[in-house]
Amino acid sequence: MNHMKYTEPYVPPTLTVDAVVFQLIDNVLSVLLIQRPNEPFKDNWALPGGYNAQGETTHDALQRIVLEKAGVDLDRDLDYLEQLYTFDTVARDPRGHAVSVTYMACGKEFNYGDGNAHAAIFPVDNLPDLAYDHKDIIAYAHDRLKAKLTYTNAVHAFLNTQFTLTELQTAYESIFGRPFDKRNFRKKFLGLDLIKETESFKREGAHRPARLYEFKSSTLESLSRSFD
Amino acid sequence: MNHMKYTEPYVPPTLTVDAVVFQLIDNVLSVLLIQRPNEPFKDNWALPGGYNAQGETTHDALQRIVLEKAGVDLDRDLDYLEQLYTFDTVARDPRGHAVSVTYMACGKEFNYGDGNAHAAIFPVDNLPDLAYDHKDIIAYAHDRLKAKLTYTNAVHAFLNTQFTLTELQTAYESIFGRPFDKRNFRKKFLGLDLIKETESFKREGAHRPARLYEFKSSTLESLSRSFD
DNA sequence: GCAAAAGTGTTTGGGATACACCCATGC
DNA sequence: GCATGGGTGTATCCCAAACACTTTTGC
Repeated sequence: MNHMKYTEPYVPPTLTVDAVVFQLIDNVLSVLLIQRPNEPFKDNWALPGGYNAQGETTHDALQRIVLEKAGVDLDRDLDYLEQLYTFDTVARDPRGHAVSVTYMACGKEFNYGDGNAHAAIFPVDNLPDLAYDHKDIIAYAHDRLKAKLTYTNAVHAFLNTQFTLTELQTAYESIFGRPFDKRNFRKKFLGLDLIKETESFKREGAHRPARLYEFKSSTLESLSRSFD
Repeated sequence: MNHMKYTEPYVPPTLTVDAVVFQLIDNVLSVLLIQRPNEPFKDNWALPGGYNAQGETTHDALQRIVLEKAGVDLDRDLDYLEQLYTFDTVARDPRGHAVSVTYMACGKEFNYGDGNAHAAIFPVDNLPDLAYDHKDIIAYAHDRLKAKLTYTNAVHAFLNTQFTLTELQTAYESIFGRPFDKRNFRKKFLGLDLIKETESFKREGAHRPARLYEFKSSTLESLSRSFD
């Protein structure tokens, strides 16, 4: 246990925010990273993140920093944002004690890396070496994402407005890293009353066209029955 | 959105920690509060909490502060500690921007309010007016606690080493605020393989003695099947 | 016609729910 | 013997899991 000295003036730790931004790329769950331009961990890959100033909420700081460092506009381009956990071990930043409030965000195709930002997207299962404890943070986010998909309609964030049932199933399979039975998956998901048929079909390739579906609601909802 | 001025020196927000400490008192879910000795919110009831200094983890700060302000030793007297959420709205503290990392802890009978601490325990359903956004924090903690009881063996924290099935069921009922069917509850809980019979009985009052049970493991575990 | 993905039903087992009576004790 | 809480079993329903063939299209 640590003893605070009341006789000294109060000095707070540095406060930072970090974002785990997920996207499906060719059905592979992937994470947005930046290459650090400065020490510490210069040239290493890291989550987009930075300092949270006084008077700024963590959400505002995140929005500002992710736009600046990775060229991604969280509010405009991403569909789902959730606070994850606050990492606070004293040694996690070699420059001194920094407490990081972490967030998870999910999106479909979005632009990134405008201008001079060194941003890239890596598959979750094939990450480069990462700065700080960012590998742990991504693992934590991935677990939380799986949990969210089992009891909410959060997949919505990964799909186009209209999508086929195969695309939906593939999204689940990519995120969970395991296959689902096609008939059972469809029966269960349709039974949840979250999506509705459209009159459109997706035609591509030499095979039967696939019916397109839409979510009935685009806001986050909890499911009556959970998924696994 | 907030624009950070890079030309000015970086000033972090104040960092605080707050604890929601739960206990069952006569089968009523209750929470530990202190009466604030100073402004702001002087004499109001509030969660035990305080400043987190540089070089101190939030866990260490919480341990120190809860002992000091409420006379409760988290590490020694409480069974379960979990980080909840980080509250960061700029206006939550009238003195200036303070970001609070909140925790939930659970225990059985513990001592509190040693010395000059103005601590007391209030039923969750009958709280006094609370300082800051502490009412929201308690509501958040209560929701999380219910979720935890459905998929982990966290009830453990509220019970004596040996307990009757009725005590176990009553704990669930108190926390969820609704009754459970006695036969189904027993069937389900025994089927989870978390607890074992002892050879002891609890005898009290003019009725059949109740068999005492123990948890097989005292560490937190996830359940194979969930509870509701 | 053939390759490729879309689409579709049934059976089986297990857990969830609903429900009512006997048991052991103290007084 | 009676009041009090402890303890027990069965029937029904619904969901989960396993499993294979037909349909529609482009070429």
